[in-house]
Amino acid sequence: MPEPIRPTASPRVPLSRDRVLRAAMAVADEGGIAALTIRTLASALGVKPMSVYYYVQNKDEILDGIVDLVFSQIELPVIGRDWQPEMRRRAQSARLVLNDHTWAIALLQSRLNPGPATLRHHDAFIGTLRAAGFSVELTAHAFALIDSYVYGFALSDAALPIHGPDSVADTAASMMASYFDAEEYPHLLEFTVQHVLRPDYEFTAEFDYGLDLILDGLAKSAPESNGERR
Amino acid sequence: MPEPIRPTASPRVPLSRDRVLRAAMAVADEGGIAALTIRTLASALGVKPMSVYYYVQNKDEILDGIVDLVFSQIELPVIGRDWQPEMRRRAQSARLVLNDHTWAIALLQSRLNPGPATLRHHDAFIGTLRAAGFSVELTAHAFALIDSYVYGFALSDAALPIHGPDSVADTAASMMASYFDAEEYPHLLEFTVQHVLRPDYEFTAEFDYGLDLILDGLAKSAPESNGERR
DNA sequence: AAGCGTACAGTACATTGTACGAACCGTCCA
DNA sequence: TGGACGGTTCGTACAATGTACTGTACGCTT
Repeated sequence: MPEPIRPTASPRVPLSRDRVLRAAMAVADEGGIAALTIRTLASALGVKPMSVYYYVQNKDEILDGIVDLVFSQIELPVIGRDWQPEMRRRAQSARLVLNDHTWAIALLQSRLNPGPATLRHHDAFIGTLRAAGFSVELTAHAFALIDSYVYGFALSDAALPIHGPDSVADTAASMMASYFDAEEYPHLLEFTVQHVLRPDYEFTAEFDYGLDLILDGLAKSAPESNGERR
Repeated sequence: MPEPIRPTASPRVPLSRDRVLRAAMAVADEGGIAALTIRTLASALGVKPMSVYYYVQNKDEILDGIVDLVFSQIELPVIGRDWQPEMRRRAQSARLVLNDHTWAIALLQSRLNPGPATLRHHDAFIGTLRAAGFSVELTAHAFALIDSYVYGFALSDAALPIHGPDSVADTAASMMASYFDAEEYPHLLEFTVQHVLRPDYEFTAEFDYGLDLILDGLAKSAPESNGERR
């Protein structure tokens, strides 16, 4: 008889919706969102494809689920504390998390069903500003502005062809070779040579500049920061 | 014999790479990026699936192509003019264009091969700031900041479940019904009721607030705006 | 022991991208 | 006139994917 092999004494932890989602996230982290198929997911879990459908209605639910998992990793701002450092901390955390799971950025757009972690996140964000005395209107402004910047930065960052250890210079040089031959893009060329090709260039360092500018700008419209309202 | 039907005397304009890309864009506009398959595209062009492969290598090349088509629709800033109005105009144009082709936002991330329109766009952007006396470093800051905001805003906007004529109130109400039962998200609830549910609420109106804040912030570090440097 | 619900697996099918080669069709030389 | 040729389009086929439908093993209650 074919004995049911127990590989290295694993206690055969049973499947669960949570395990399915975590495995899905791991697969996407490893090979990108395109690598996340029901079959790869099932094999990562050590089961057959159709078994995951016992815990999930369809693949869309998996995508919704892992987006919410990503949100759950973002540090929440603490309601009641000074809004500016809290906003900065959560923005930086969000950037780091989205950097670790770049596939999530594109999903943000298509997934319209926020999960509990996403709602908690938004609630803390809004709550922090309201507790700091922001009006509803100003809170709306800040929400749209900060979130757009954070998501957009993560999007731009992920879209840069300079990730992994392949030298930036290589990439840029090949770009130049293919596109800049006719010097049709003089300013882009100058910019690339004088800035992007610098050995210490790091796009992510740009993040803080914009974040500070935005928070400073909001501070001018914000109430006094020492907790007193009106 | 089966006569070859010529539908309404069309002069049988021949296929071309350009027609393929334009048709692909039209299909994506109509049914979303998921509706863009080789078969739907071919049928929109009135040919058989494999015929489009004479003009493109593979589907990825189509995706790269339509992203570049989108960029070609964005109004370019004019190098030499006052940077601030030019930046504002191109940012607003970009927002409108991305709003008309929301599928392009997610593609921005995955498409790493910029086309000529994209490069022209970046060149004009950088050139406008450099001509206004911006240093390379400040140009880099402005580029990252403005582009992140524009893309991020388009992303956030597209992610809102309030598009089409379905009333905002309906959507928000159903959200509340499903999520806010236990009043687990009090601030989000208050925000939704007091702001999002307002009949005249328009998320897109938030765009100008953030854009102005960003441009104002940059202006403080920019050289004098009357074209004189140093 | 009988029955049953939970958790997984097997099989099958429609849809997708695309490789490969054949078929069409106008143009040019004989 | 005819035949060769090269550029364009099509037919067929296959592997990968999501998932519907059905089957089955195993623990628990009665």
